[in-house]
Amino acid sequence: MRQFVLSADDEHELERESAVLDGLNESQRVAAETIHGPVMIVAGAGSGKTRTLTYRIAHLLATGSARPYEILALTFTNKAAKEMAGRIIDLVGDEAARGLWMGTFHSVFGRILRIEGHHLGYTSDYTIYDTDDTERVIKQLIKRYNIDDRQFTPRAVRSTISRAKNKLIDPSAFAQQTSSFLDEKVALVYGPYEMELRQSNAMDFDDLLLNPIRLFEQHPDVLSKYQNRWKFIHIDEYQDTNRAQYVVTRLLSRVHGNICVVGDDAQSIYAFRGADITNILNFESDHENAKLIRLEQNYRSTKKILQLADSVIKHNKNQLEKTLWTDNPDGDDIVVIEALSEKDEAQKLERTIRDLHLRKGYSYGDFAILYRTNAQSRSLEDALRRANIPYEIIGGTNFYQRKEIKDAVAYLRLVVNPRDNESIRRVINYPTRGIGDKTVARLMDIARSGDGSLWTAIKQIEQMGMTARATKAVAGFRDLIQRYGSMREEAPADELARALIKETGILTNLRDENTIESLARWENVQELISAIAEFTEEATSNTAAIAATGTTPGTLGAFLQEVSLVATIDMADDSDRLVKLMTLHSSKGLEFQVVCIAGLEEGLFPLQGATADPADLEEERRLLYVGITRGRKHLFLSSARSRFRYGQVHPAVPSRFLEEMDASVMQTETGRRFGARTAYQDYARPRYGSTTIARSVDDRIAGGEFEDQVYTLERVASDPRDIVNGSRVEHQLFGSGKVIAIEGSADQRRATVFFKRVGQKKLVLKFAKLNLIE
DNA sequence: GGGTGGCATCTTTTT
DNA sequence: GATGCCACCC
Repeated sequence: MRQFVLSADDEHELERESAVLDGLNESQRVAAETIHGPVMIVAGAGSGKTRTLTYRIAHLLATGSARPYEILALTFTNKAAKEMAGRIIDLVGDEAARGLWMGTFHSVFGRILRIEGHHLGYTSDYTIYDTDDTERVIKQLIKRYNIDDRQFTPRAVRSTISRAKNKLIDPSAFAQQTSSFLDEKVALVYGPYEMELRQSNAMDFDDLLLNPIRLFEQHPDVLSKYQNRWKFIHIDEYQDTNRAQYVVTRLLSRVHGNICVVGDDAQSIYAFRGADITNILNFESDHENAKLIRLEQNYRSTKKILQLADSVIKHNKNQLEKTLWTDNPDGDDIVVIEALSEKDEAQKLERTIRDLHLRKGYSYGDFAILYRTNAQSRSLEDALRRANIPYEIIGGTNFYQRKEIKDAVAYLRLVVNPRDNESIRRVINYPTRGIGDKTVARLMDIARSGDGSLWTAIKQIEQMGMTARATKAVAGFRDLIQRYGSMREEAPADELARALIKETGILTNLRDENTIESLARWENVQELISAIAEFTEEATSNTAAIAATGTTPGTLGAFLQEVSLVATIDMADDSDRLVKLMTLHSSKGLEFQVVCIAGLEEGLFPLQGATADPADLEEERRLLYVGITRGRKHLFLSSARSRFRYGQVHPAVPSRFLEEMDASVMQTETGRRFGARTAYQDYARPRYGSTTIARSVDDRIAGGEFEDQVYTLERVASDPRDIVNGSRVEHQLFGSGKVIAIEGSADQRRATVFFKRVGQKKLVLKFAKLNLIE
């Protein structure tokens, strides 16, 4: 794709690739070929960790040391699992890999619970409650137990409960060891919360790990079944596993001890979610005969990037000893960009990206902009859109977290599992059908005095002595759910979903509202229906050799459980033409030619409140380390002097992390040596009048400098390939509009566009000459 | 019971 | 700046 003469950099690139293709280095080979006993691979960033794990699994299969169904591989994201699965198939072939289980902890154990959950009193169609559902349940309980308090927010309670669950502390144990005001209050709702989930035949994310432990402890026969089945257990990103994950994999590997974990303690960034770094620190003392292998050669980054990363991480006290080195060239200096505001910052980054794209021929997909909080994406997006640069946001609000989708999904969940109290509360009166707060409150009272299930009360609403009007309304809701529930066995999932959603009136409701937003929501619900159709189709024709995501046959129940566990990062296709925007957390495990880290300011990165406790600050630092080491060739660090937050402009000060960095590999955007003092002076007297590379791009384009190159910024018509779902576009005749769907590919690629003036149109992109607008 | 408008709160990070 | 919550009116 590159249209440019190879530079010295590119030559090295080719070398790197072929080195990787040729196979593994000595340490990696040892790691991959030590198949028996506990193995821990402690590896630095960019050293080919996952690759080593992949090779190890392929090696097991290729040498006949293990049958595919004897191997379990646990990854951090579904995307990682899919990628690993793909490479294994490339190495050993489709047939030899069939039956291998590979996926995230949650999807793999979620699947086991579908099969074995009945031992614990769950049906196989149990519902998975995500964070949002969980917080709604907790909010109810806070109200019910009348323990409302300023700082006692559903979110705080949820995360306290979640942390307790991750540490395997049950409600009664928790009640006995409360140490703070918050803990005491949490103790009051923790028990009822667990009850509520049980009664709803529902599990939260933590239960997906805890219930297997309960299952294995209470049913030794089930445990030994899985112990015998999986003779080789692999865990990627081990530094981010929590107590529960440790216990469950320990149980599974206890008999044979063939457990191989890969991780980098310097990249542990999920302590807030219960990740327990002692898992990796204690692996050796924990497993007898454990073999420790260090991978210290970095294949990814330039020397300067690595040096910078090292200068950051060495400020942390707690870490395993290892020294990263690389054969890669020095590379360019790390550039520190100083901006006036978040808008200015976004514009400077956008220009930087455009500049490198034009000068060095990097594709837009080679760039990533990383930030600490999702809220920062907004200004960056604005700038990229204005500059016509195609981009994609990874993470943020997931499709399945949108309100309209959650509403529709709640109905589907109820058809599968009517005991799901939270879904009942969510949609019993949406769209409005005359069941008000009073009626719902009465139903909840009745439920509580009975078996705790709203559905039990609703099922016999006629006997509950409610007013005729309320009884009729509730009966209507009940009949709807029951009717579809009884059709569930025969009707295909997608048709059932389509008919049900239509009958609920969600779609007409959205269409009648007739605003741009409501029509977009309408479109989203349609998209949900197509997703279900796709899922059922895939499942019936599924010949995939590897159960990458623990896929179960295409039932509605399976669909619902699966979508609760997908992150947007999993869905991101390898669109190499889009600049990627994501949080530093989401960037874990990925790499890019050019990385920009935005918002390096005190209070933002490190975040306010993460500076008081040294342990929190160290985690922030590791997060920065992760970000830096995503970069292969170029790294840009930016900060703004003021930032718009909470609806107000706040002055900002550069991050302390900038001062910790090795200034000998850094320069300012004006090409001066970087140092704390330099930075300060630049802040005091911003030098926007001076010639900066980034700033001059527009002038150089205007001067025709890039005319002979393939990239043009002509505004006649945008490259159809840049038009994606959600793009704002302009048509010569129809005016401006928004792309609400894309179908087909290549010359057949068609976009459904909603135009402000003329409404919806379907256009073949090749001919439509659509122009992307901001 | 349903709908609307004003006000407070909010931003970590996610399977 | 957006979302959610409450109070008030129909």
